[in-house]
Amino acid sequence: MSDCDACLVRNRAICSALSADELAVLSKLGRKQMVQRGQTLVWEGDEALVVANVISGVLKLSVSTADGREQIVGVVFPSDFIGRPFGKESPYGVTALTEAEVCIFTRAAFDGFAKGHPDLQHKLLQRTLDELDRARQWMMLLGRKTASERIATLLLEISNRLGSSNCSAISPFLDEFDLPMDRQQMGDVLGLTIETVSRQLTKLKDADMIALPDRRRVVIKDRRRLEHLADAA
Amino acid sequence: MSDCDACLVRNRAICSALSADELAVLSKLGRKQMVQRGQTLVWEGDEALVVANVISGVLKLSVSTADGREQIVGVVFPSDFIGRPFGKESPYGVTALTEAEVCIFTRAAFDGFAKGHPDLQHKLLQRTLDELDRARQWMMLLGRKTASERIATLLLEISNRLGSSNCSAISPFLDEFDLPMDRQQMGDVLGLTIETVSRQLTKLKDADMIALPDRRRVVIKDRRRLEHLADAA
DNA sequence: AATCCCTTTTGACCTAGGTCAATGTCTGGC
DNA sequence: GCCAGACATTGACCTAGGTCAAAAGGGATT
Repeated sequence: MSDCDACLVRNRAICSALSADELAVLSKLGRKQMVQRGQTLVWEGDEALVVANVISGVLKLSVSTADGREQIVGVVFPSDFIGRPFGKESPYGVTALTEAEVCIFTRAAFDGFAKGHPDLQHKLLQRTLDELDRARQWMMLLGRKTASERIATLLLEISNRLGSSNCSAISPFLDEFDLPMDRQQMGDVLGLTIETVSRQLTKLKDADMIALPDRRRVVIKDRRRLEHLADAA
Repeated sequence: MSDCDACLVRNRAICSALSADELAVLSKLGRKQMVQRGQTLVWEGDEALVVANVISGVLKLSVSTADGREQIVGVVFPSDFIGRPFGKESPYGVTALTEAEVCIFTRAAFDGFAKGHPDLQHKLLQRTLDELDRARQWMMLLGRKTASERIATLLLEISNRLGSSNCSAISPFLDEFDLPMDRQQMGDVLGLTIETVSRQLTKLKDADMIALPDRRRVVIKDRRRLEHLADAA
């Protein structure tokens, strides 16, 4: 791999646990790779042969049933880690929602390296614990929130994740952004149909909480009210 | 703490990463504690001051909204680990579903010990990754499965978890067991109401897939068919 | 064995969100 | 600038599961 020093996520990805020397070793094991929108990096049920860091772009983790229902079980942003180190097949597929750049390793090589680097494993543990907390918050959303609460939560979550993954942003919150997914995919994250997503978005627009200048763009016009709705009060 | 050697979960809990000497040190930091059914060990939103191993019994992890909706985001069985090591407040409460025995540590003491024991952190990482996979499977259930599919999945999951946490069982599957929760709590795990849980259970009974000798007891009479239903085919 | 209390089941009805079917509206290719 | 095809919105209707209310068990206590 070329140049970790210049890496956009050097200080936020798990690599931040490593010294320059260690990083030099790890970088020889992996390579940078572009992933086109819609391209699948890992298939659901396949043996998990690779792990990766996300450098840019957004990817989905998704599960589907025999009869074609799909649920997106995670959305991965720059500096996030992808994959299932230490054995097992991947219980979900990984697919790019936008064009993305990842820093990819074979699982075998990564596992071997991680074995000798407790600091890396520690970072990975913290990241996995955070991811688990996020998954559990989402279980509350899927189990108990109404459609409009779900939409409000998703918009705020994306705003926050994009805001904190994009270092250039000075403000902690991003009040205007492009959705990294289409309406169907929003439905797949939220456990709703595309029609319900669309209807609820127009409701939020009519209530002046958001504006929708075009298909992808969202402007948060009243964050306070949106947060109140999302928190299911 | 008294006697780790005699501990029922010695070989399955994260402690299995430790040598006898290390274990002796760790055991001085913690203590065994009984938890009564309904007793809360950690409150949602409180600073996470303790972590613990479950020795016996079953506990729930739950989140609730301002207006009182509750979602159970995890169910914890013997040998499982409870808590959020390395900082942060607990985003969920921990409450005993049955009388339980836990081996409890202050987070500060545990964190300090873990820092010097990479093998322990490795075990914890694997456990957390497994837990994350389970949480994601549950997101699929909550987002996309029907009521009867959810019930079938829950019964099988409990059967498997109880089966593998109970060493005495020779068979890999447990076809008869006591539910560690009441109907309301089943609803809270599944994102359903108590009435729907009850109705779907009687449907499964009428279809001869299960029997319900009393409130708590479940007999799986046709595992094949139940699995087929659970897999949402 | 009668009483109380709590959990569960059952029934009747309602509604949020799903389904099906048009109708609009971007976007990229020519 | 026009067209094709994909995406998004809107409308009309339907249904799985929620809500509300009543009845039926099941344990404990007397």
